[in-house]
Amino acid sequence: MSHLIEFNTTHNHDACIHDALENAQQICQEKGGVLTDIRRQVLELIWRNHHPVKAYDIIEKFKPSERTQGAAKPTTIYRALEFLLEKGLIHRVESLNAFIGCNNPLHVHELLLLICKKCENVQERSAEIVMDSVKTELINAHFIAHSKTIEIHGLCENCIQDNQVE
Amino acid sequence: MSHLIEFNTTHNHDACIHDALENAQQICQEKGGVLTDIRRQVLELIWRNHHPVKAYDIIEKFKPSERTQGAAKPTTIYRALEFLLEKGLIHRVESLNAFIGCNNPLHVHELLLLICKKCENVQERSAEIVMDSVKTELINAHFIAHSKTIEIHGLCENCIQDNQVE
DNA sequence: TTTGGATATGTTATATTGTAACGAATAAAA
DNA sequence: TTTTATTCGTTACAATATAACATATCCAAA
Repeated sequence: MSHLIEFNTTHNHDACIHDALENAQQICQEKGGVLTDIRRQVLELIWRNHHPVKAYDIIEKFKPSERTQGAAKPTTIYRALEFLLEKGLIHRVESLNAFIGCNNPLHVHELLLLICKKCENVQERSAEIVMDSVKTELINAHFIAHSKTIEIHGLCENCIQDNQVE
Repeated sequence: MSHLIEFNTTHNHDACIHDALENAQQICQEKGGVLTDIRRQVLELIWRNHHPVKAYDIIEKFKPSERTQGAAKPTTIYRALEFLLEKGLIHRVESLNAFIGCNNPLHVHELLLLICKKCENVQERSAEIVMDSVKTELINAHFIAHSKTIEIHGLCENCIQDNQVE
């Protein structure tokens, strides 16, 4: 169960968000970026749950501060997203044009995203077995990878059970 | 080398397109669709090379016929794309919002796309090793997959060599 | 202390990608 | 021939993302 995020009653999401923001601070110091108000707010909005969040949802929900009176404009949010992506604090879900928080930004990792069609939760798994086999395949193909996207859509454990009950 | 598409001088792309369109006819009959003029033209445009093709590039290049005077409109093209995707004749490249021809539409397959950043060619590989390990991972995760996206960006064999020469 | 460079943000406009909704044409089936 | 399903045309718009340029802020070097 080490990799498995529990989305049911056992998951304390307040702690989860809290950890994510703590980590973010630390990582920005390490990697040399500044976690500004805007960037932190965007990160918080993404971490509200484990669903993929669309850029324009963030734009809508973004709370204007003293400085930024009125709603945030796309450029502002996309810039923050770009920063967070660079620092590894969030992932882009290519197949949904959306973003999710990264569970493990301290470790460089290539990951596998399990995206539940029903509850919309996304599980992030480091999946060494898969990555090893990808490496083998890339060697066979004489291909040098710069980035990898592995996204699986389907039903998560909880929603499979729910389906059977219905 | 069975899976490897040769993009250099040995690749006869005319034959490649020809095969793809022949297959398309056959598959439409088998699967019960009709390969109309529009759909075939879209498929041809996608097969002009092994690069991912954007929907709006197709829209621009689309040749108006007697019936369709004037350029094709987005709806027309997206409908054709939807059809071709359903029949497995093309793939959507999620990380590029683009489309490529499927090399092997007769076999149901989950695949791995190797996308070269330099020459833009996309290699499609069935990669059973990878798919097996994904299956294992999904069992561990108690996750039922409906669709899988594996896209790798990097440098293909030819372009690696070119880089070294420069 | 000031100046100069790097970084971050504001602002306006626009580019790109993708759908909804509804009606007409066509073709296959009853 | 009438019905039915599929395909296509048309208009309008929604959703996603970037370009270009102006300001502001901060920190360090002169």
